[in-house]
Amino acid sequence: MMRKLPSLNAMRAFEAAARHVSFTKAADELFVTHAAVSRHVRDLEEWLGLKLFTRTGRGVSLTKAGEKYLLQLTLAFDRLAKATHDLMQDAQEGELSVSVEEAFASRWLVPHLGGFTSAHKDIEVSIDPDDTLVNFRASQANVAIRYGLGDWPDVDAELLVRIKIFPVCGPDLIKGRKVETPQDLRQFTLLHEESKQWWAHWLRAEGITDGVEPRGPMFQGHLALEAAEAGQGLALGDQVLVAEALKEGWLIKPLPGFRLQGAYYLVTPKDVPDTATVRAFRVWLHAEMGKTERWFSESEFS
Amino acid sequence: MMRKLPSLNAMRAFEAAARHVSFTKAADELFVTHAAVSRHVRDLEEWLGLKLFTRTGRGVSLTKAGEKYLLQLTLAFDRLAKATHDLMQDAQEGELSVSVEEAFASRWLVPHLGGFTSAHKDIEVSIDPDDTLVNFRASQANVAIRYGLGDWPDVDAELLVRIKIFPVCGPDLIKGRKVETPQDLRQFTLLHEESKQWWAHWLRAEGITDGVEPRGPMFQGHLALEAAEAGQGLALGDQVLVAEALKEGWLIKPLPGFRLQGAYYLVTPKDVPDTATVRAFRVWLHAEMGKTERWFSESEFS
DNA sequence: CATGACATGTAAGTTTTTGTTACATGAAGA
DNA sequence: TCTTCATGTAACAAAAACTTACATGTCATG
Repeated sequence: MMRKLPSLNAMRAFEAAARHVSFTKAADELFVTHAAVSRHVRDLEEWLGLKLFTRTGRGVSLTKAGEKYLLQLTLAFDRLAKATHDLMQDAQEGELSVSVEEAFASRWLVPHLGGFTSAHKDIEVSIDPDDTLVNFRASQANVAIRYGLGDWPDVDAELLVRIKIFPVCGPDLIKGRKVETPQDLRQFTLLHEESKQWWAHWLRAEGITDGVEPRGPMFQGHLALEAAEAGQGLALGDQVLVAEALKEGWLIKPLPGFRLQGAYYLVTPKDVPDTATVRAFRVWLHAEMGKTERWFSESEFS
Repeated sequence: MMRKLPSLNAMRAFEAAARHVSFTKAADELFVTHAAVSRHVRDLEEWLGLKLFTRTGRGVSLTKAGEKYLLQLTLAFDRLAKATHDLMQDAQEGELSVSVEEAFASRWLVPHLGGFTSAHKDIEVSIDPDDTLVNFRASQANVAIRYGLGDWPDVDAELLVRIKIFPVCGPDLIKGRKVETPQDLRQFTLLHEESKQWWAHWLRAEGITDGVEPRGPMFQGHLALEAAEAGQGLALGDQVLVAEALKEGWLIKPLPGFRLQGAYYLVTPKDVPDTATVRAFRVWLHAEMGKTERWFSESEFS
C-alpha cells in the first residue's frame, strides 16, 4: 500500500485557499501569513506539474483541475477532522476502564457502581480485574484502584481510604463458643488470602507469639472472605471489603483489629490530566468511599 | 470552517503503523526510521489525550479507539491519494489547451488538428485564440504557438518553421491585368493586418521607394487574408497561413516574397517538463508543419 | 536458563519543512 | 494618478521531522 502523496500541509493550504478563493483568507483560517499559503500552493503545483489556480494580479480563480481537487480534498479533510473530533469526544464522554483487584471489584465497586452509572448514563464503565498493579502502557485501563503504600513508580496515586483489618467469620461459626481474646482463635481455622499475609501481622499486633498457628487454607482474592461467610473459618478483612457483609449479617466481627499502613489509592497514568470522565469517576469515588467510611465508623463494628 | 487537526504527518504515520500493527513496517512504507514513527504516534496520542496502541514489549496492538481511528484515516488518506493520482493522470492524458493567434488557428491549426485528435482519442484539445503572447500564470493554456523572434522572457520557445511572406490575392483580382513587378501593384488596394506592418517591409525589400502607397484598409488577425480571397485587394501572407488557400485556388501568388527573421514557435512555460500530452502534441506539430513546408517548397508557389 | 532476534522507546543532534518578514508587482477602484 | 487590495518571492528564522545511538522488554530457541 504505497500512497504517493505531496506535502499534506501543502494540500491543506490549497484546500483552504481554494475554498475561500483567497490566499489571504486561507492564511487567516490557518493562522499563518499569506506568504506561507502562497508558498505551499506554488510547491504543490510544482509537485503535481499542473496549475490549480490562475492568477489575476489582484486575486486568484480556480482552474478546472483545481476545482476537481478541491472537492475531494474537502471531503478527505472533513473526514480527518470528524474522526479526530469523534474520537476525543468518545474519550471525554464515553468509556472508562477501571483496573481493580478482584476482591475490591466484587465486594465494593460492583455493589456501589450503580450510583455512578445512573448518574452518568453517557459513560460506559468496564472493570478490568487484575491483581497486579496496572501497567498503563500495556493496558486499556484509564484508572486503577489499588491497595498499597501509594509509592508506585510512574503513576499518580491519590489516597482514597486508610485500611483497618480485623477478624471476621460467619455468624454461626462461633455460636455457643467463647471468643473474647486472640488466644480463643486456637480452636478455629484461619483462612488466608494468598497475596496478603495479614494473619501473621494481626497476631503479632495482638501480642500472640505462640499457641495460634498463622497457617491455614490459602485463597485467591476475595475467596477467603467467601469461605468465612460459608462458615469455614475466620478470615481477616478490611472495613471496605466487609462493610456490606457486616451490614447484611453475612459476617460478624468477633475481635478488634488494627490500622494498617497501607491504604486504597486511585491510580492514574503519571502526569496525564483527567479527562472529564476520569474526573467524574474520581469525584464519585471519593464521595462513595466517604459514605462507606462514615457508615463503618458509626456502626457497632467500629 | 475551522478544523482542529493534529499533525497530518503524525496521523499518516499512525495510519500506516495501525494498518501494519507494526511501527517497523510503517517506517519501511514511509521511508523513515522506526524512531520517527514511534515519535509521531507518541505525539499524536499526547495530542489526542488517549491511547491508540497498547505496547507489549515486542510489538503493539490497537486499542478500540485506535481501531476506530484507523478505519476513518485510511478512508481519508485513500481519498487524498486517489484525488492526487487522478488529477495527475488527467493532466498527463486528458486535456491540452493551446493558445494561438486567431489567424493561425483558423488557417492552419483547425484544418490540420483532425490528424492529431484522431491519433490521440484520449486527449481533448481546446484552442484559446489570443493575439497576445500567453501569460502561462494567468491562463489555463499548456502550450502556445506564436509568431516572433522566439526571445520572449520566462518561457521556453522551440522553432517550428521560418516564415516567408509574399503578396496574395483572389484569382479574379488581376485577371486581364499585368502584374509582373512590384510597381504594378500601384493599381490595387493593399490590405493590411493590424499587428503586422509587413507591406512596408515588403516594399522596401523589393526596392520600392515611391509610387506605391503602403497604406490601405486595416484588418484584425486573418481578416486581411479573407478580404483578399473576397477580391478586395492584395494582402501579404506567409506560406503557412495561405498554403490551404493556394492549394484550393482561393488565393494566388502574383509576385515573389522574401524570408523574414521571424518564425512560428511552440511556446511552453519556462523550465516545466512536458507532460505526455504536451509531448505528443509537440511531436505531431513538428511532423504536420513539416508536411506543409514540403508541400509549399515543392509547389509552383515556392 | 541464557542468548539472540525482534520490536519499540528515548534523547540528542541534524536536516528539512514550514513560517515570517520585507519588499515587489499587478489589478481594480476612486 | 494614486491608493488599496491581493498575491509573489527571497532571505532568514523557527518548528517539525528525521536520524543515530543506545536502552528496554518480549519471545523463541538451543
